[in-house]
Amino acid sequence: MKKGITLKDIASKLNMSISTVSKALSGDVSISKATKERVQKIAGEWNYIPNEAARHFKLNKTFTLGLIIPDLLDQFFVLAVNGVEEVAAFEKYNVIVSQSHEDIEHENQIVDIMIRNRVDGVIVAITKNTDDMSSFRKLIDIGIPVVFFARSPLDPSFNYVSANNEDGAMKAMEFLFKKGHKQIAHFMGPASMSVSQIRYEGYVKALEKHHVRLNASFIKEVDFTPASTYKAMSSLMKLKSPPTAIFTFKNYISLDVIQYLKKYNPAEVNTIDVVGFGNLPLFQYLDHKPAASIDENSYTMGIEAARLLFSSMKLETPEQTINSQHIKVPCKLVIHQ
Amino acid sequence: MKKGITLKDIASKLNMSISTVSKALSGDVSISKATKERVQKIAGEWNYIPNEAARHFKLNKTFTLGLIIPDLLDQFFVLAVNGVEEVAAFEKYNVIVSQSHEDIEHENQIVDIMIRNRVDGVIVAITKNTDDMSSFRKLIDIGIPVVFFARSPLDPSFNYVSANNEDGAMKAMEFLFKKGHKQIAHFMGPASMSVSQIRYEGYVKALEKHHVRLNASFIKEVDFTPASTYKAMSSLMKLKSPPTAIFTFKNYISLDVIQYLKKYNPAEVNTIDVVGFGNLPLFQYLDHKPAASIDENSYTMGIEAARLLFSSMKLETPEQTINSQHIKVPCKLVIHQ
DNA sequence: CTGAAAGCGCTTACAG
DNA sequence: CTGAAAGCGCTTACAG
Repeated sequence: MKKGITLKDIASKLNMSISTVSKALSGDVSISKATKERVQKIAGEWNYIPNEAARHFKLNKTFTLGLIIPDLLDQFFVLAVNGVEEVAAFEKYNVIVSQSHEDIEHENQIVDIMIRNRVDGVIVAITKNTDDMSSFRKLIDIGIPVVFFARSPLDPSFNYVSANNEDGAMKAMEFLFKKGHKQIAHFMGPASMSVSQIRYEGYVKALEKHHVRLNASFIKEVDFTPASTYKAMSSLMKLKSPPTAIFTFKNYISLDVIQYLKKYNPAEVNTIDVVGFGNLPLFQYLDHKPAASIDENSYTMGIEAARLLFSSMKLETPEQTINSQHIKVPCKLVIHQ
Repeated sequence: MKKGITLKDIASKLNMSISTVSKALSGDVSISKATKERVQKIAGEWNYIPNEAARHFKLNKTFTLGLIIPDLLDQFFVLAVNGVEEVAAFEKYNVIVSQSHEDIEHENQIVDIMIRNRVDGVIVAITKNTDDMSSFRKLIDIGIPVVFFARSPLDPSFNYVSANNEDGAMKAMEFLFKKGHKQIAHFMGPASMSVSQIRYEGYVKALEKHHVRLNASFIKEVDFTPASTYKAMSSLMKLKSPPTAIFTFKNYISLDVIQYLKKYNPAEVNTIDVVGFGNLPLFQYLDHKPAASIDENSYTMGIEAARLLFSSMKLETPEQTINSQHIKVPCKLVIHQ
């Protein structure tokens, strides 16, 4: 980096003090119109670019949000990133996005880097294995507000924005019941994630509502890898009376279910209905789609998460943050074909 | 932000100077082992976290790269982001990723923000419409090195990393010729992009090599929207003798071509072979895939771009950067099914 | 091996 | 309406 033009350079050129130049450029009311114009003219001609690094240091504020997500290859998270960036841009904030790649250690490292860089706030979708919340607790202790989204932590003392998962699960089930299904399996996400539990509860509630007995062999926990889904499918299809429909934790699992059927039970691929969370753009290209998706509105979740973060950043005293906020974004049933 | 522990706090606790504490923590050889241990002990107990914002300011270096890409929803770019992050992490650098959303004005804004924040270097895949390079020229003038990737600028005085596009195009064509096609159409990208031209040249060269006359009505310029691809398809299929294969600028176009055929020419969907750039992960779920993909190794491109950037950042004098470097990453043909 | 001092570029409370 | 001064937390050349 070459040395750029500084306030001092402009000040000495115009025989003014640095303070006056600073105030003139920031539009301070105390500065005369004439002075402001002289300063702005030179600043423009000399192509003055303020050194934000110096401001950050002086103001003890970086105007930067940290955003931690598991994986950018999952478009669900990219939509949320877009929501966060939208709000941040409006507030003249920068966003640094980091991927944890579902790795706890890496997640901790990222938090550490964000503290060192003194971000003003953090938004995070935790990894599927995160159970120790101490690194996030540390952020809050230091005075950096944190908002969780999509994957809410078990501890309710944190702020979070999530989909209305129970309602979404019930919508999915309602859709399947309406299509006449009674034998509905559920592929739940890792039990370590609270979202998995909540979606499972929605499944159970829907069964109860329709007076269908819960069948334990219809419930499978998967870890998002095709292998685990294939294994679950294989044990399901071996049952005397296999399910006629499957409600999945998310539609990437649905895709693997459909792949499995295409390979091993091609006769069933058009009879077994699959519904899961996540309305992915790529569905438009598929011949065999999930029957429906529960759209979580991840863009909206990003927006809400950022708003919640800004509102807690604007609170003066940390005491006010004691009342944690939980925002639920409604889900929408999207029927395909 | 609460005030954190500073070097001064540690220094006064231990009755040392701030300089000694600073040097102890950075492992300076001049500091005695005993002192280092005492300092590290307190730093650990008090949970000292260095203020990077202060270092950035002091050192006039932010240890941060700016990465500008058109769109994170395109997984091609996400893979490149991962490559850049890999190298950056190794060099202990942060990366701030910003999306231009293919919008020139937004791209200029991002460059401006990156200058203000004094990033140490910038990697960019320009929008499909970028023709005015002055904002990037400005970066370089200020002393911030820039590396372009994927979409290389026309002006050869810039550093860039691109796929070996001509070779990739020829590989695609070679594959189609081997399958017996002679009537091969080309859907080229926006003429404003140099990559479009180069891939087109590969197409022409391959035709020449196989002594096939270029048929002007087989060449269509599209803008990546389904509408423009549909329009091109419709005029193609009206020809007396339509093509038996299509080489596309990229495989998102191929997907739209296949969608078009499924809708309007279902008989041809299995006879017309489509090949394009970009090996997308989602292909595994498709029943009707492109016949093959040209894999651009975008992850590798990200790696190479970051390496090139670091090497120019390490050059002392800007004069040394006058010799711009162009790196070509080989493409690979991937046959589907 | 340790420390005093300067300084990075900015903002702001205060004095005039 | 303008300016002098302090200070944000760190690093580093220099002196001892």
